[in-house]
Amino acid sequence: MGRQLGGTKKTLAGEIDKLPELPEVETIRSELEKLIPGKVFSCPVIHFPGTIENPAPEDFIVALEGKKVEKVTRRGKYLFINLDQGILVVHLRMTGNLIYSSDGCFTGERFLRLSLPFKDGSALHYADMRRFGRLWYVSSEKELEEIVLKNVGPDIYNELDCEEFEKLLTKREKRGLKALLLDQAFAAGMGNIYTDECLFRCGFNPNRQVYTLSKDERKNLYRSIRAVLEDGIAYGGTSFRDYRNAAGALGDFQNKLAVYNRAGEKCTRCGAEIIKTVVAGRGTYYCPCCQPEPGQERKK
DNA sequence: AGCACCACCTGTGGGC
DNA sequence: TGCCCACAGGTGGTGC
Repeated sequence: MGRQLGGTKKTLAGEIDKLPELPEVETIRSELEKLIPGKVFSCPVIHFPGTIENPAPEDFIVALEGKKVEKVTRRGKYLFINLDQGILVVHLRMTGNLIYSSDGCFTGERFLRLSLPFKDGSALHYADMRRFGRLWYVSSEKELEEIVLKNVGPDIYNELDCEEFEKLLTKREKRGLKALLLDQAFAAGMGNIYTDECLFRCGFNPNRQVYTLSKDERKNLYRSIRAVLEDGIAYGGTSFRDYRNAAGALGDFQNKLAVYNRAGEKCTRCGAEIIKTVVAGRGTYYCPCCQPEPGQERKK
């Protein structure tokens, strides 16, 4: 086969399923925002109790029933369905999938973990092959911070300007760039794929440490993060498909990837061979020429 | 403080 | 052909 598409595979009912990083979660958020505000939850059906992180599954059911959706928001990869009382939180982790169904039906039974029907007959279904994803119900903003977002920093796309970003960097001068960008406590939203793409765009080796970056390079890092996320949002999943009308245009950011999953292929900028290593415990792709090892920057 | 490593899961790809 | 195992990545926990 050709190169494995970045985190893309066919799953339920032949739909394309992308790994949910910030742009995918943002896409889901903006589509859900058009679909569910004003709807009232009826009784949830839990197919796999481990999916419910808080409160206990039986209390989750009681808490959600009768609550009305007001808006859909996000921080990093956490999706918030704000209710007239409390907040429903969703984290898709690796293989989670939220599926809206206007008639409430869902036929891909295999990985269905939770069904959230609305009183009007439509429903939101949560499917998750690997069961890593989690949902929470919290009764207040205070609980949200204490129970869910205790170790989650500001949203790297919506809640940080360049100045604030640089200020956060000064508190992490000793950290490696890739490990830092993946650290959701530093700033929330970057995943493995977008981190590699971002570091390629600014030409920084994943192992380079913050303190080696000049003022200009820090601004460049910020700009590259924004650019790669903007591109991801622009290309990633242009449609949150109604399960009964799975006809939306499909996002195509995989084909824009410059380094991720391209080990052995030629760098699009210089033609050198893309390398794969492990950094911060993750498969890491970079161009050894465009992103020279720390200390070798001048040998370009 | 910062990082390595593991666990949680399950489908897939490559090696033999 | 078919079995086996390493691997994939987000988060949280442990331990150095």
